[in-house]
Amino acid sequence: MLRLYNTQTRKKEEFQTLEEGKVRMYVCGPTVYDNAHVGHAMSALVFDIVRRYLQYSGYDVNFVMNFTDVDDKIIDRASTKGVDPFELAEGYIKEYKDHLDDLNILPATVNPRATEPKTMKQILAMIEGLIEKGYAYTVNGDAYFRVHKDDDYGKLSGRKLEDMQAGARIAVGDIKENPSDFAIWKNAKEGEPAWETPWGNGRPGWHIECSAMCLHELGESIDIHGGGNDLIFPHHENEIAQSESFTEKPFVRYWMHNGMMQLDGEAMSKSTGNLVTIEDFLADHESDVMRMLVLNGNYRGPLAYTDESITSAENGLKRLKSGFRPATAKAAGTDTETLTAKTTATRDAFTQTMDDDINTAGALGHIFELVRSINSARDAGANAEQLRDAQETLRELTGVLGLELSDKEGSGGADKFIGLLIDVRTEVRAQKLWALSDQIRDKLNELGVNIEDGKEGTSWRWE
RNA sequence: GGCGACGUAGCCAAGUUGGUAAGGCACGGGUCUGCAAAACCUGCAUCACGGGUUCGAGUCCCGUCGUCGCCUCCA
Repeated sequence: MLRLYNTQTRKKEEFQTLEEGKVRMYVCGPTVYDNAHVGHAMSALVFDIVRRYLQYSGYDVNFVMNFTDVDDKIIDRASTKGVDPFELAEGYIKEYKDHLDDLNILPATVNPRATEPKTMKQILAMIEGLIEKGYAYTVNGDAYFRVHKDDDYGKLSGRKLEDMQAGARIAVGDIKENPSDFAIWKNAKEGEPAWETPWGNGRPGWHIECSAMCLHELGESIDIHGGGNDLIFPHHENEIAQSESFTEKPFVRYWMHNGMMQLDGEAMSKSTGNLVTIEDFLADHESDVMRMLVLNGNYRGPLAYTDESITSAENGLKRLKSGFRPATAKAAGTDTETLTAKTTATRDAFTQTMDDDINTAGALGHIFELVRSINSARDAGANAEQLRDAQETLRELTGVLGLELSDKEGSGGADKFIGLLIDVRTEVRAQKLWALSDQIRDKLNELGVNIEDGKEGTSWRWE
């Protein structure tokens, strides 16, 4: 039985879907005004893992991740660069999707955008409905949500309206009825992207578009809504306020929030420039490394991005891959009762651990134990057939976590030539010309080829 | 100031309803090897601190110190 930590109740709760066997899941995607950084990757990976595990558990998952493709920052950035805001957004969306693909993140069922006609229509319908019910009002072409009208405002973040009043800013000449009220529609200035409405031409506020896309794609009530924990307030709080005031139905059953990735002890942030882009990361590391980093921690807690944690993740991956090495050439077979038992135990433990709020670090621990059992059995002489079930299980479980664990490959037809070098080196070793054979080994190693001299001859692989 | 999360070995980190601490990285010893690498075997913590509840607490309660996030755009 899967249990998930619900931000709203601050407790782990049994997971029950609205509709038998089906999960409606919405994750807040990025505002596309700049290159994405590894913090975005962390969030995307966390929810990809959740999604994969739900599917593994037998659920049919309708996974929606949006793109915010119109907002103040996009407009500012486009104006600074002298380009069209829509083209700017389009470019970053394409880049982001490529990154997700590179990171082996399953594509969303649908990626709605704020500016799509279907979304805009929904947004307008919501704003009109909210105005009609008295939850919103218009001023000078803007529309604001009347926070005081919503009795349970603050239930997600645990804030009280009175407490927030003290810190809320009241801009000079603020036209809002109350400082806490937030914009659901912004009047467009000259030359800015705008859509036509009865109260003025403009663009949607940040919060309303998510509510609208969620409603349009998944319905009035959904099972899981996810995002970074920096979105809890005000973004998700406001989404709840708008959605529930409009539909009068409970908006989300389980709120899931991932922790922030830390660089130099601080959260990465576009505004402070404290970040590493996904592009830079992938230029130096294979995508599994990023995923491993995430899997080794708790999705809700902060994740340190350091040279040491990256190295640790890389070495851990090598170890996982070692489990897939084939049986030795002259494997005579051995008693595999222990391995069989370990395989079954690992499968059970994996599910049980993941069921406890997607405990990936714990699940990884079980997988590593299976790896050791496989390697141990291989060393003891287990043949390919005897290793098969355990290795298939290893492949399956690491696959649920989204790890690819693929062998590295050399370029072109290099393998043949390396094979030739190995043969030559074998001759050299037979003649006990150690200095020369070591030189060949070292030089190949520098080229990324790892050589191992074993009992049954020399083997090699790309690393 | 308000709300929240957290503090387990050198580092990352797990720890369902309390019963004497998974796993990974790094490090030491050993097997194997011409040497090495890999793999395997093996060694390495009493859980921030101080109280309390209990037969018994990392695991519940109170306090202290510390770290981080949010309260303005942010995954």
